[in-house]
Amino acid sequence: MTVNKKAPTLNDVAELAGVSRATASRALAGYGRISEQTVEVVRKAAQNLGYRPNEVARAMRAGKTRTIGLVVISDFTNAFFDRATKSIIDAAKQHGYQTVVSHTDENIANERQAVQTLIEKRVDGLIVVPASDVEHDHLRPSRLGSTPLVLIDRKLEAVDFPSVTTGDYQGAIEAVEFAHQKGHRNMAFIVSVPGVVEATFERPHIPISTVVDRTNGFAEAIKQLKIKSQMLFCGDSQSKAEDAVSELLQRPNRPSILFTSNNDMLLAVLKVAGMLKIAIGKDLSVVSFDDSPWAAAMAPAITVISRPVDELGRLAVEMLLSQIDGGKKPQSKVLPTQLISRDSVATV
Amino acid sequence: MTVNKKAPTLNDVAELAGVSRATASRALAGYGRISEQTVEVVRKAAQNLGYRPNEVARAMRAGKTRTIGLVVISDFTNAFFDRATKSIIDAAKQHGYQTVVSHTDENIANERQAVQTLIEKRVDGLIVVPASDVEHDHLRPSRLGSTPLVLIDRKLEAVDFPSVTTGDYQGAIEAVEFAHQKGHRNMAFIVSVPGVVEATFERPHIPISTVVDRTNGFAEAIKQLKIKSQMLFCGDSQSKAEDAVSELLQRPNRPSILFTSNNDMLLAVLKVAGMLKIAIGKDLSVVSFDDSPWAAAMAPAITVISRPVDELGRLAVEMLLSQIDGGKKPQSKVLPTQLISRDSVATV
DNA sequence: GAGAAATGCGAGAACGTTCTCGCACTTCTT
DNA sequence: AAGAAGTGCGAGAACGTTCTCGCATTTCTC
Repeated sequence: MTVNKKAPTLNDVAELAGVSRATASRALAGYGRISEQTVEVVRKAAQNLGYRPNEVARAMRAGKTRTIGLVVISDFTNAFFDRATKSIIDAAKQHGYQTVVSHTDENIANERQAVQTLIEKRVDGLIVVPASDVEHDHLRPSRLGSTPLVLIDRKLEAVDFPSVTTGDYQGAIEAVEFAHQKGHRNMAFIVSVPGVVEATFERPHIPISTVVDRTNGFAEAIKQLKIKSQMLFCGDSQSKAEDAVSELLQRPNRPSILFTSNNDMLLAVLKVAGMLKIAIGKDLSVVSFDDSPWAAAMAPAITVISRPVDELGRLAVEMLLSQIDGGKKPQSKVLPTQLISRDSVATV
Repeated sequence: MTVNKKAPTLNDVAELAGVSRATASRALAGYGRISEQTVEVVRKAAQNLGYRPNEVARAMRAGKTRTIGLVVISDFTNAFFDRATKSIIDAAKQHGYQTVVSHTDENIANERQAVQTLIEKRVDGLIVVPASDVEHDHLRPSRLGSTPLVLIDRKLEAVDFPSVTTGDYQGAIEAVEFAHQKGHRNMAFIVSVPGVVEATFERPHIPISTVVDRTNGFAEAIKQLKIKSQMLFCGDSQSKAEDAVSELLQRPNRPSILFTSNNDMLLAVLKVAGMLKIAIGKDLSVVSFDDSPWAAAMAPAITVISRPVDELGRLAVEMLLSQIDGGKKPQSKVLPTQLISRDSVATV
């Protein structure tokens, strides 16, 4: 058995079936006027040749690639975006769309290039997790042409795109109130902020709306409850974050509970607590944004502010497809977070 | 500012620049004989129109899409494949290729359909994590045409594709020997096998070469050392796995150490141990296949058999591209595992 | 039984590139 | 000064589809 170097085309099928290209196309795609017999003959011919339609040619002719582009960050520790990626790919497939994925690593230059490449590839739409709310010239309509775009996880005030986000402001408030009810009166929020180099208690510019919401919610709840609190802003270096947390935990009047803005920071806290022999759920309480299977299975299991990641991905795809098909711009959507109480918060 | 409904084409650029399409193409792509002046004029015209080359048309003409397809499983708990996915996407991008991702969820019908769709999309090559070593008719050369394919993580004996895998047989042996040196004489291996429904000590058919290697390595090492051991085969249900592990751990003569074949099983063990108040690293030792950030950060940190996932992905891309460009079939490669000793193995 | 309507199909254009020719014009060679 | 060599560019084909016409031929209608 020899492997054909050239894939058979519709012309080959038509020739073998003894009909024209147009007829072969009609027979296989099942449109227009055509007799049952011819359909059968053509189908057989296609079968014999092992014909597979060429989607590239089809896309060119139709002006639609049935492909969407996803521009996202992928963080080894934080499963949130991998999970979102999966739900987007699967939801898109459900609707007959394939997904091309590009990673930015929170880097605006990568994001710019990814968007550019995907537009050249003529994807029918884009789903983007924007790396920064200050640089987004590559997301101007003139750059995108008519390619619709949906933002997820983070919104951008300056540009008018539909987005799917989560209610992190409210989520942070609920978490603080929950801790307050448990008797905690000295809290700290360990916040991960891309771009920050040295960990600091001074609030830096935060380029991500999600993190802004979380810190604002935290601050607001603290203000209402009139209790002691701190915010520690950590950067991209995990080890520096650990050092800063370690220093914080060794202070005389250390917080009784730590909130962490993502799973990276949670792991930093767990690691440091382990080294300092501080027992989580007893000597120190922890609540983290974003759930994960290991947070649930650990002993003690970690209390989390869970976000509906599957629904977020699914909704983003639906909003994008509605723009692709209908052309109308859908409403942005905010999904509620959910506090899942487990064993990492002690009653004091 | 109005948004152009139609993206400008090379023809529009040529017209504005007052040259022919051919000349415009030469100017922008930078090939053939062309004057500096013309290049400048054309470039300006393209700039003014906001021209973006149409990759679909280019792909059609060239017969190359500069796109590869990835058919993979994505498991929420087990970060291994998400990590591999990231390294593949990034390595492909490095070489100027985009990646279309499709998830199979270990389901052979999904795999079949994904391969089919990707071939119709005319990807230049495929990287596949095969769901089963018994069903792979969709991977016959006649189905694939001339599309090269590289297998990762799992090899398939019956078909002749280059693969990148890890030395899990040896990895399992090393882990058992390590445990033996630590004094363990009663071991069990908790193995996850897709398709199994009820957890069982009877060895089922295992459709995944990786898992076969691990169990064979475990069995071989046990045989050499002449010690007591069991293998517990769990299926897709996490809760049934937990029940079975729970039952095993409550037996009178329970194992002093548990090996787990992936992170799902590790979490099952951790959860059950937590419920039974069995202290990991003291009352019970654990070693798992595949490293993860949380396994390293937990207290106690988990000893793992780590596999070089980034290198695996990178190599797979390189092997695929060498086939796409050169046409020659590369040698399969087996990457070594590495035992990372942490705190979850007690000395007895 | 003759015009009208319906049916089945082929010819050819179109999508936006790239690339091969070949033509006209310039510059070199002796 | 006349042929050779070189330069810049345009015409047109090709990639593999889909889709619009229009032309025969058949079937319907009264």
